[in-house]
Amino acid sequence: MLDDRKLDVLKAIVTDYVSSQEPVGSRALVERHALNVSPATVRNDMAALEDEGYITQPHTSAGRIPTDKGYRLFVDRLATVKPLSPAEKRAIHTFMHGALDVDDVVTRTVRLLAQITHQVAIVQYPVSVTAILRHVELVSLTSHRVLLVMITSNGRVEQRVVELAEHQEADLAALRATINQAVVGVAPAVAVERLGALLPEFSVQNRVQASPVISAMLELLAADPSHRVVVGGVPNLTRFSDQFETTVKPVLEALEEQVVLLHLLGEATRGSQGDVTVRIGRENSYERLRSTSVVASSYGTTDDAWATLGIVGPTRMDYPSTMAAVRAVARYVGRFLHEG
Amino acid sequence: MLDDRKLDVLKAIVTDYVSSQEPVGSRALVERHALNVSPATVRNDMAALEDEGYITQPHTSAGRIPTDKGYRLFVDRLATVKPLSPAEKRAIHTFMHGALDVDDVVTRTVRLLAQITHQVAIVQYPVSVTAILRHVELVSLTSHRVLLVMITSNGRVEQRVVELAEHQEADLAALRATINQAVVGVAPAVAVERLGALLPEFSVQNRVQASPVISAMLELLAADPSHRVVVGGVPNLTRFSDQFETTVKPVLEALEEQVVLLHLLGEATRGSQGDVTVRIGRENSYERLRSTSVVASSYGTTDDAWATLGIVGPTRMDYPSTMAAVRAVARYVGRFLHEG
DNA sequence: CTTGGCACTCAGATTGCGCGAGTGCCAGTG
DNA sequence: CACTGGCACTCGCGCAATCTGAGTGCCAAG
Repeated sequence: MLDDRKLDVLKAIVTDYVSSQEPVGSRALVERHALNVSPATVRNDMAALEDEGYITQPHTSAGRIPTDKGYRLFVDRLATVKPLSPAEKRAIHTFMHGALDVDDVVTRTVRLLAQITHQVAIVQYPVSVTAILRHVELVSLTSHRVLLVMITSNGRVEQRVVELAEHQEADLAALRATINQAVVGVAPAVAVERLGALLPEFSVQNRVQASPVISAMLELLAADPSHRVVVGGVPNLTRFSDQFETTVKPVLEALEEQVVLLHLLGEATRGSQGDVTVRIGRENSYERLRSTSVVASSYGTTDDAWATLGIVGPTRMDYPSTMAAVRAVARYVGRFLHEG
Repeated sequence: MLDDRKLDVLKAIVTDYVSSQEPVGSRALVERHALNVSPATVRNDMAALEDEGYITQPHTSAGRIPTDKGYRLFVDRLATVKPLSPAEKRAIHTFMHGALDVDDVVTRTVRLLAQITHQVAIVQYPVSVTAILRHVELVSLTSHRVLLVMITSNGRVEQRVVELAEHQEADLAALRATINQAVVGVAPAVAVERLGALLPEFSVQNRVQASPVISAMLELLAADPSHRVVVGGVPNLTRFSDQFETTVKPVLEALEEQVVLLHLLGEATRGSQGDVTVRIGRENSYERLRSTSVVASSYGTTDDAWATLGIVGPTRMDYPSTMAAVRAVARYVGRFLHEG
């Protein structure tokens, strides 16, 4: 049904449309690409492509633009990987050089992604599969309040204020020692069990204080830090000030909702270990983003830190470059987290 | 020069223009406001107001719109406080109810502000003037890395990874004890001095490990946490999709730069203890935001937690409502932080 | 000082028109 | 049978001309 030339034509249409932002006609196509056929022939191919739903006409006397289905075919079978420019490679190194803790890495990554893709970047906090608890600290704030701090081996620090009955410094010290003895050196999942087993061991008197602290710890352990995302490069949206209603507005709304972002990233990378995934237009389940695309990738390794990152932009985007950039950043950050 | 009626006219112009978004003419003015004079009279007043620079004509045959100077006069002398609606008061309570730590308060505040002003909200992290150091923790990550955690009495936790020469757990314990003995219970400013005096006391051998830790602490203490800001309500910008170049784009760009935001807030609240401040158009030093206004207020008390919050929007905004909302939120959050 | 009247201005909407990019179809050709 | 040149047709877009009316400034009268 679709011979090689028709595919070439589709590829040419996508390429030209993405760079010019305007419907592309048969003559322009043969002029700018070495198709070695006449415009008339291209027109026949276009008619076929349109019948199959890969391209469409905005109005009768205009050129063609790709449909979501057209982009999909392009991404799946026609796009060739475009290597990163030296400048982009340099950017990756300069941006990430000297990053210390996880917060820093995430912040830098989101800026980096935004800069080289010229899109809105989203990075999910990595969750460390191999992390173990290093230390639990209890600090008295007032006579009725204690600050609970949990430190894990990958450099994450989680905190929570706990309301408590009147307590003495000595009580805290004992509680701290007991808890640390139980959970330091074990994985979060194991810590949950240990803590559950711990409570009955306290005397009734001490249990009044231990109980709220332990439930707070359980909550912190359950509250997966990878549920947090960071966003950057929002001003890149201004490049699409035409398409305000279809791109700028919906994306701004989506960015405000962490849940939506997590859903988008998760949906995009589901099932595709490690490689770049693209969701085009209506393929995104989030209604408002049906005229935008998400390019995402997981990063890190399954037995180490693992999370996803990606970008959001109009369906009309330069997929080869964007995919290459997302892949490169994901790999680099993955390695960086693993080694550093 | 400006009699009462001229001021009434200016007030009417500002009010109508803000609500209609269109230049307002003399006839519309007398119809919608009880000025008790004819359009011709109003025209004379308008001519005077224009001579003085309070209003201007976009083009010859159009109505008048206020200038920055006109808004300034309106805000200073003409605006009457518009009390919050019951719904808004309810919103304040529901949003803030149940907030626990500082992070949570800031996050909720920014959402709240965005919701009731319908503008982009900015909240600076509060810095506690009376805060004292509660605890310093050192946690071994690898043989060459240590996680430094500083906990202050107001519930803030600051962390930093420190690169270190090879170390033993015992070394760390000693170092931890020494540092805690020196700084726990004192204010950050005092801690800086104590730490400076501490270094010479270490043996040459121990100094290799103490030195990087102490400099990291000094950096953390110097890095004022109030330098962090949180932003929300960005989608509210979509209401101004006309004015894309003058409002949406510059604001998005400013939001990406924490430094700019801090500067804006600081500039706006400088010298005006506790009350709402308005900076209109060109009064803002940041070049790109010369056609937007900032409504800001400090919150908290000088001897307690203290910081600023505010909103950014087009100069053409409903100042009475916005100012009332910013003031109410600032006061509520201030009290909330104080009481706990 | 206020007001009604009046001439004047000019931005924005409306209309009409020609251009040209682009198409679909068809008959001719290798 | 695939490709091509030719041709008639469509129709969005840009441009100029026109019209409308909101709004103004000024003036003379109350």
